[in-house]
Amino acid sequence: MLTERQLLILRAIIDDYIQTAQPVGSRTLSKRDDLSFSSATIRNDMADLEDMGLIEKPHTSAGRIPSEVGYRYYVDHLVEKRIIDERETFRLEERLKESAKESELLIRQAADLLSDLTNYTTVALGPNSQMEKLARVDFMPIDERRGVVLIVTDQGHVEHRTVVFESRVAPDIIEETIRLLNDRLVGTPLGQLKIRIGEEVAKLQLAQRQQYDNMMQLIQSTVGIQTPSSLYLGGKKNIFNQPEFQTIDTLRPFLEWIDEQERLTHWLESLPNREIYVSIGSENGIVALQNCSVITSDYTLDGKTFGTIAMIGPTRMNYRHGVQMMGQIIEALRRTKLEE
Amino acid sequence: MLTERQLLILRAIIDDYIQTAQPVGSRTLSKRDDLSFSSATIRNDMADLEDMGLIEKPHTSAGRIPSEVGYRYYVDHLVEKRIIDERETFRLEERLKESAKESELLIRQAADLLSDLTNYTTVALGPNSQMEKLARVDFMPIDERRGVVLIVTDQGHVEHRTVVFESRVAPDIIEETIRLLNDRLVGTPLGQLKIRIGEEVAKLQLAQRQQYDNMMQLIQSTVGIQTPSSLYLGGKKNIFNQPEFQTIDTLRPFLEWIDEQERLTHWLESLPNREIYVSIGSENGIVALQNCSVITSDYTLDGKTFGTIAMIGPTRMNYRHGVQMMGQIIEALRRTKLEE
DNA sequence: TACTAGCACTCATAATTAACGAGTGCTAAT
DNA sequence: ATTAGCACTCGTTAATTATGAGTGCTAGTA
Repeated sequence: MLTERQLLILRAIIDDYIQTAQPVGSRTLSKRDDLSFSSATIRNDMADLEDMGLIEKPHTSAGRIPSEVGYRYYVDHLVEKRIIDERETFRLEERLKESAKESELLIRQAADLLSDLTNYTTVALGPNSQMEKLARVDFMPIDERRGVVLIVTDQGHVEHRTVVFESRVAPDIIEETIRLLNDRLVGTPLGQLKIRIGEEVAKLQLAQRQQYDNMMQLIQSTVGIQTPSSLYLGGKKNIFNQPEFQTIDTLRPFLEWIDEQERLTHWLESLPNREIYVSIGSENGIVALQNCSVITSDYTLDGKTFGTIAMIGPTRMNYRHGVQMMGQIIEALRRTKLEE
Repeated sequence: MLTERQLLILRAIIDDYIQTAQPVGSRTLSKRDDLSFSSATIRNDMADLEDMGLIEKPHTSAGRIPSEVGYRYYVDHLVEKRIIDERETFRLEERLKESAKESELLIRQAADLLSDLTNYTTVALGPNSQMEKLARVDFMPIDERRGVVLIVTDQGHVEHRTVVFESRVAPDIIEETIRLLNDRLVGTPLGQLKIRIGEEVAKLQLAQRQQYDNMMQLIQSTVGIQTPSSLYLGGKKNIFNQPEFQTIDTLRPFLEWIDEQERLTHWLESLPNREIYVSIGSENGIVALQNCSVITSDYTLDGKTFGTIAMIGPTRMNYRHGVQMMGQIIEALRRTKLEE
């Protein structure tokens, strides 16, 4: 159990260290207005805090820095989540509205806003389109041997793909195939189209059909349509300003990791569904991020669950500000409606 | 005028420096098999080369390093362009074929191959779709108030966009508008759609029409379709292995510059149209790339002019290998046909 | 004349040492 | 329970010294 004063000291150490990135000494602390004790008294308490594992010293004659356990305590006990500053939220809403025409834009804007607000790097992931259901398939001929397949999802997303046939295709064959696809696949989540069509085709014994090759080509093209995951990175260059990332050895793993879109997407998707979650230092289990903390949150848009947004900074990040800004932005997003 | 031996020495210095990134001394050179002169003799020639501005010394007691003028001489006189190794080119063709289904993929693959081959960073730009001409506009309804506009270009590119109308739209109004767009805009380069439609709409005096708002909405959506420039970056992390980019001060400008897609695209587009062009050090005029050299080339695909590809490395780059690999890849691309 | 051996000189780099000072832990006094 | 005082630690910085790779120049040789 921490005494009142120890709590004050812990808090002061972390606040100070967050700002300066330098170990904090007892004398520095005793000069603060909110700590009217002598440096010796503070030293005693610091020794206790160190015994409890909340702070540590880089070496004998340096001040103390918070340990991961210390940050954890700080975040759990001393950071208030969900304090909404109405004026600020309103301002964010206004900025978001400018981009409310397309969800892509909105995601970018949210990520950019959050990184501007905090000076950390942000990653935002849009809705997982693999879960959206097929609402409609259509086809539009370009010339005798080419055309465009279109798919529309229940969320109103559209994707297309050009198909090139081996030979000339009769319009009625195309029409029939499209009808078939609509009959059999509407309502199927995009992620399962390929599996689903296997079953259906097997049932139908299409092999006997005229123009089997062309039909199959059309079908394969349709189920092979890629829905790009809408991932957006904001404020990547902020990392260059962090004192703990001033050497190649620390910078390189971070940059290489963040540039790997695929992995980043999987990571975001694998995060537990929560409102605002803080992962401190090595807690995240990613080697490249062992000196980083991450604040993540799922967000909703116009009430509907939409995606995930994350903020990545050094372990010595400003948790209070970060958590608050994250709260603001997801609240602003919640209140924003897509224009459609 | 350079003597035979001075040429040999210049070449040896550059070859050596390219490999080691260390200033080259006279004794080191005299130990080479192809330079059977005493170090003193070499020193004399080095002094001459320095007077001519081809090499320089970082400080009195170091060896020599090539100057930008020296590299220029080397590239212009000692690097053979267009030496095609048929077997290697064939191998590249094979690898490219795997991705010949879509031009996007092909561009990625070409950039990746080139960066794997050279260990430098590559940037590839696809065709400038602003120059492609509109071949066709079409519309597909989703529900009463929404639908998808499609445009097809003369190169077979397809783009789409969702349109949301203010109110219910009669199918014949849509049909008419689409017909109008096709009549008036087919053949117009995508980059000029907006200007063009202004003129046409003015002529037509649509204002009197029923459902004017919805028609305009459809028209605006169509001409507002963005054609994403297909830019692809390969081997970005190669830069981390270059000894001249081991400090934040050199690394940061490079990474910040390369991450700015927009600027990168403009830069590539602004390059002079040539087959293989080498820009050495500060020649490129870009501050962030003042210590980089760039090998650029336009490339053709299946005979048609297609885009630009660039290779970026430190000024101390392996020009011979770089130029040769660039030659191979554009030759391989020239021989590749898109599957359509 | 063209080349080479030899030598004094230069200067970045690495290693060593010394001075500094921020910070600590402990003890004794209040 | 708190604080003043003091000896001690140890990372950082500056100053000093060696080291050696490389140079330019001169004088000698083929």
